[in-house]
Amino acid sequence: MDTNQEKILEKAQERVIETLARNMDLYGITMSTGLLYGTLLFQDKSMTLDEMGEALGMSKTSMSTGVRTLMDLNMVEKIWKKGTRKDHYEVNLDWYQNFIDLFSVKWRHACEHNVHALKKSLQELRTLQQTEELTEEISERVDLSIKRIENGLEYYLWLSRLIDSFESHDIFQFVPKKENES
Amino acid sequence: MDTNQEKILEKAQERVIETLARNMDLYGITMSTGLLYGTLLFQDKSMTLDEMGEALGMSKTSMSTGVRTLMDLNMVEKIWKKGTRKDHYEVNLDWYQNFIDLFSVKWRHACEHNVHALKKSLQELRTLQQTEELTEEISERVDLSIKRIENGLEYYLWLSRLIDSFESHDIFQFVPKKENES
DNA sequence: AAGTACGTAAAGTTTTTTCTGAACGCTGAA
DNA sequence: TTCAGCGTTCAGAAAAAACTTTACGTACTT
Repeated sequence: MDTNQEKILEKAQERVIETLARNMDLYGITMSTGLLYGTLLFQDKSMTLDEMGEALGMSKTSMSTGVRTLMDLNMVEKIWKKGTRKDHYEVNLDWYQNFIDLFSVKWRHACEHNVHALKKSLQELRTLQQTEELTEEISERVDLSIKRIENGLEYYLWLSRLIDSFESHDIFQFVPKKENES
Repeated sequence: MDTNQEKILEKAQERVIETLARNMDLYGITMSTGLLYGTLLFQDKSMTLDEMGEALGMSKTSMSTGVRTLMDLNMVEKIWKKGTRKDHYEVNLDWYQNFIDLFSVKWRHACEHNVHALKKSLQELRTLQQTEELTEEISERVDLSIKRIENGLEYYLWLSRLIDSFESHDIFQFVPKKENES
């Protein structure tokens, strides 16, 4: 039964697609966009926006925004096809790199913002602590705040180094891509 | 000016609180819950739900759910105070551990789900491939799907090992907590 | 046992996000 | 130049999430 075989195949694909999509909120990706990614994943050809809309039963507009989200994370690439005016897209199959790009894009960004705010406030508080005569009560609160901020700063500097090790791929020295590899 | 000093202090705190909160969507944490975390961070005493609601100008119910979210991620702990019937909460100050717990709770969970789905579909497809007579067209699609799934599986097993290295704290051998530490 | 204080569940409201359909601008073809 | 096909912007509709109010169950107090 040809149809039966196809059903098995598609069911197997759909399970994967749906599961992956459901867990992609960790990447800040919405479920529908996750489904789009999954759909592209099992395509041996690149897809156009119309084909995606067809496959998911959604509007072309949604496909456009979804595909852009995925491109921002380097999970999908635009492909040049001569002879057609439509844009073609296909998945970037290097999941390791996807993971790394995610961290680069999102976590690095947050990390920098946080470090900046922490440093700025830390400096203000240190100045306050040194230049002004503080009541004991205020002084204690300032001290505590400084301690908390220094504590957080230390962590974010660590996180930054961790992200460095992802970006440089040094992490693979520590956690190799394949388990039993020399 | 006592009031002026307090203003400087509070502004410094608020900058940190707001920045941290804003970037906590990476942890799957809503901004208000992030603000709650930040508020607790600069408290040298534990807080009750009522105090939190007071501090943030929000309902006690919201504080209840917010604090639960933070507890699920081990970012906040419930403290026993004798003499009062109210629950008291305070932040867990070990940010490294917070980060690790986040990965344990969320990423590990997603990882396991995905591995499970990938393995199940992989097995189905391998069975299909071996036991049935397939048309060439179907056979190719099955082969491609298997390749994609194996590829993803390899990545998730790596991710799983990465998370292991967080949970076991081995990661700190590779990326030390403090930069210039022997 | 009755009353009070507390945390949380449930239902409803408001706000935010996601999705769609229409309209626009651009590019290549006739 | 005009027209058709494409991706995207924009405004509005639908769906989801966050927040609040009300109500409930439990545990301590009297």
